[in-house]
Amino acid sequence: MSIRYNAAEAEPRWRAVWEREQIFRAVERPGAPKYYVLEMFPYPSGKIHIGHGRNYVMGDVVARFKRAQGFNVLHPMGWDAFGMPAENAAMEQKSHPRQWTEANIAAMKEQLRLLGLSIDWSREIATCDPAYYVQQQRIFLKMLNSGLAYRRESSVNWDPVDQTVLANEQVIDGRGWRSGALVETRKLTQWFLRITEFADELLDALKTLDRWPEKVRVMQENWIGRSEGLRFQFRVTNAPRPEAETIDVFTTRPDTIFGASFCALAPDHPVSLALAETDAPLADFIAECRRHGTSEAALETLEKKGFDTGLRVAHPFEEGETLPVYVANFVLMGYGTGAIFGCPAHDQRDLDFARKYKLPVRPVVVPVDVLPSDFEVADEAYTGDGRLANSHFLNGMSIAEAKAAVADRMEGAGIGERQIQFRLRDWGISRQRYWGCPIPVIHCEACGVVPVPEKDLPVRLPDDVTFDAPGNPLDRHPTWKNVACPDCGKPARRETDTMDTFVDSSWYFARFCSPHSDQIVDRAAVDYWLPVDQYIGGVEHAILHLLYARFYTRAMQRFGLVGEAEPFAGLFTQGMITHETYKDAAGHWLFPDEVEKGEDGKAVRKGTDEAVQIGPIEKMSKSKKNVVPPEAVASTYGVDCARWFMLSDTPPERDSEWTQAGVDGAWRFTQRVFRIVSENAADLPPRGAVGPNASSATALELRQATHRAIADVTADLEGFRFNRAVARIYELVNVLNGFKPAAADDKAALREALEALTLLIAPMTPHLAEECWRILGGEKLVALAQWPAADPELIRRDRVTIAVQVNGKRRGEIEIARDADEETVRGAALGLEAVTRAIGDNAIRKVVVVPNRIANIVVGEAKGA
RNA sequence: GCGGACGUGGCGGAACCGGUAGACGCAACGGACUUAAAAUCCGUUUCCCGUCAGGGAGUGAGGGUUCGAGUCCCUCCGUCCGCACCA
Repeated sequence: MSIRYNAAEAEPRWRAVWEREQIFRAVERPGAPKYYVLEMFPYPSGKIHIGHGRNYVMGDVVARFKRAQGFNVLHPMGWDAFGMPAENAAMEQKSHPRQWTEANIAAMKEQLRLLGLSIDWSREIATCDPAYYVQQQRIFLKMLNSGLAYRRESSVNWDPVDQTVLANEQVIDGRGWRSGALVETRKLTQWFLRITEFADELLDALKTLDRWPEKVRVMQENWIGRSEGLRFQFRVTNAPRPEAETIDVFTTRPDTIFGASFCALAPDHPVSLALAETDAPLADFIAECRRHGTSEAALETLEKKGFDTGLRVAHPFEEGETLPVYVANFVLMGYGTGAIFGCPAHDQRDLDFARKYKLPVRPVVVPVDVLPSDFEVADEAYTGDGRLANSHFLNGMSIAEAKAAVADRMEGAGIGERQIQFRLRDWGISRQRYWGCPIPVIHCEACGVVPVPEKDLPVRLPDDVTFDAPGNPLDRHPTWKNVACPDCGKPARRETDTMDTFVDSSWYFARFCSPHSDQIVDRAAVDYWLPVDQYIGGVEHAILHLLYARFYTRAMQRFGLVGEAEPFAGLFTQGMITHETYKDAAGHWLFPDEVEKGEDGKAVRKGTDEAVQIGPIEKMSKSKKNVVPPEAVASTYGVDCARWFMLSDTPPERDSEWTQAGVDGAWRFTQRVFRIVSENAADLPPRGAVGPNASSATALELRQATHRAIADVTADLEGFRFNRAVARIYELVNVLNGFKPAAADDKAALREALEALTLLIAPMTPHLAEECWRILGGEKLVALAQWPAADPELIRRDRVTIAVQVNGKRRGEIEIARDADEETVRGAALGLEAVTRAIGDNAIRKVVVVPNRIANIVVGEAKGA
């Protein structure tokens, strides 16, 4: 009869023990090496599915591994609890955002506990808790005082029917997602945080983040987008009104000035707007541009369109030459000056535009090996290197020389200056929504913007709000909105915008260090724990969240709140879990557990013969119902099985598909480990009684396998290669499976191997490991046990197998002493029959020997030929 | 459109620094055990030709560098992520 591991019984039992012993509670121990592991905290959207779990399981493996290595580990969890879904639920289900959110948090917390995560729950925080957001309001006020927070006008997507601002994702084909109304661009006065003040620093410090993925650093670098260029002024020759007498442009290619054939203004450029006042067709064109929303992707994929304003500007160097001025839909007001000059020959966008409006295309940069007279630009702009041509005083110069020459002249003439421009814009944080952190200011007609005094903090969200009317409930809340001015006492009104939820997540990692402090943070605690040693989350946050957090940490450093400028020393971006999708005949999505698959791979609705269509494999999401709840796996297979499966096979940074076959495989593994341990346990020498010895060949082999596994798994966990660690453990288990102890030495070696196996799986399948540890007679808990060390003597291999190639093609292999000299390898290689056959009559030209790796015999044509 | 990544057997993937491609898992097939099934154990499994021996091809496509390329370079194709009010 086989021995079964009853996960459903064992797992809750061990979780109760961990909880009772409070072994995951983090306490600052000055002098002890610390390790702060953090997964990006979840938005409490409802129930979690197994797809959310991967992130936390990876973090938990790191936390448990580092704890075993002797680090004082901080592994906290909290809730990114403000955001739009709570308000959408309020509108659709008549639930209050707070109740909806709190219920979700309670449900999700239970689910996370089920996963067996080694989290210090005493540090739990929720961003919608006034105890959290009061500190966030304090930080905001510090920013306001220091000039890092300010107000200005900016454009938003406006839904005229719902009377609300729309997120870019809520604008679908230019229409509001709920109302279907055509979206307008509207100007609102909004709060901004001056992230651009740190642009250079945020860029430079990327170099120091050597434990971040290269791709994330590159993305941030491009996002910040530092470029050196020239800002200069065009004089308008036929200005109809005073505000249109000059046009300022910014360019990174001043060298191409003689190839300029037009100027283009952003639709909301002040000159465009001024001209539109007396030009109805232009006003219509601008209105049309505004219907395309504010997203960069939408603007850039649009067909390039322009409107000729009739204005002409003088070319700065060509006497008498003028260029037309267009308003163009692809020019962004938010970048540079909101106006450009177009050089079609050397910029693809400008070229498309010029072809459409039949503007001249004059090449001014010519590749060095081409004659200027032969060089033409057809459908593709030339952006490569070359020499200047058709450019008067620039002719013959390199691009760099020409850029400098133009800049010098413009600066000399007082019409331009060199400028460093960033793509990065200041961060607009105003949201016209209820469920967010209130911005703690009061607007007074007499005193202006007045910060809410410290004694009145926090500005709490009122609970008595309704969502039955369009717009922001705070804006129509009479008693909350209307207050006395703290300065002059006259009637004033509260700021009704709330903060972007990205603000909430920009400093929570610091709050976790002292989650119950009545200060923003406790300086001693942040000094001990920060930076986060390992941060784990999805790549989708590679730019915004991580950049905002880096900015906030710098701001907090400026205020003396923290000592570090960089919040995350190590970053890992994990992939999503995917699953097949299913639809019934009517086209409705089905949950995987509503579907049954037959032998032929065809699917039917469970318990019926109704055909189910199997759709593509996609990211697990509630909307497509391709989700698996953790409870379902836990109750039948155990969460360790789910954890093991999530770590197996697929590299952690890649998307991984959840399949029943994979779960079955993981389940077999957990059973197998348990069986090997329990079948052998009784027959082993007592723990610690006999030191492992290697006098028998079988014992030595097992010990070598054990120690290689220890070394490899340690390196793989260290390097975030969980799938490889899993493979190495399978290898050890395969060895153990066939191992029949004979001599006493074998049994001691077997004990060593089983204990090592238990310790190695402990970070990944912690409940199973506790059970095995108990069976093996281990003291205390495996969660508190020390990580095993590999003995270098047992890892070394004395003989190596090296491949022998003839002209790069493998013809055989030789087994030879490690580090054998070249002559020996050469002799052995040439002695192989297959090798001599492959050489045949050819002359040996050279033999390449790479020690312990390969021998390659290079042969030429036949001897004497 | 711009920016970033990825592409290896039937499937997920491994391959450290340019050095035996396919570790490990899944699936499939064959066998053992069993009254039978499940579970378990043993074996085979990149493809093509071949009974074997052996030979040939092969890491999205095409080219290049090298004694040697999955790995480096160029061009192309495909898939995925981000683009500032989703989190």
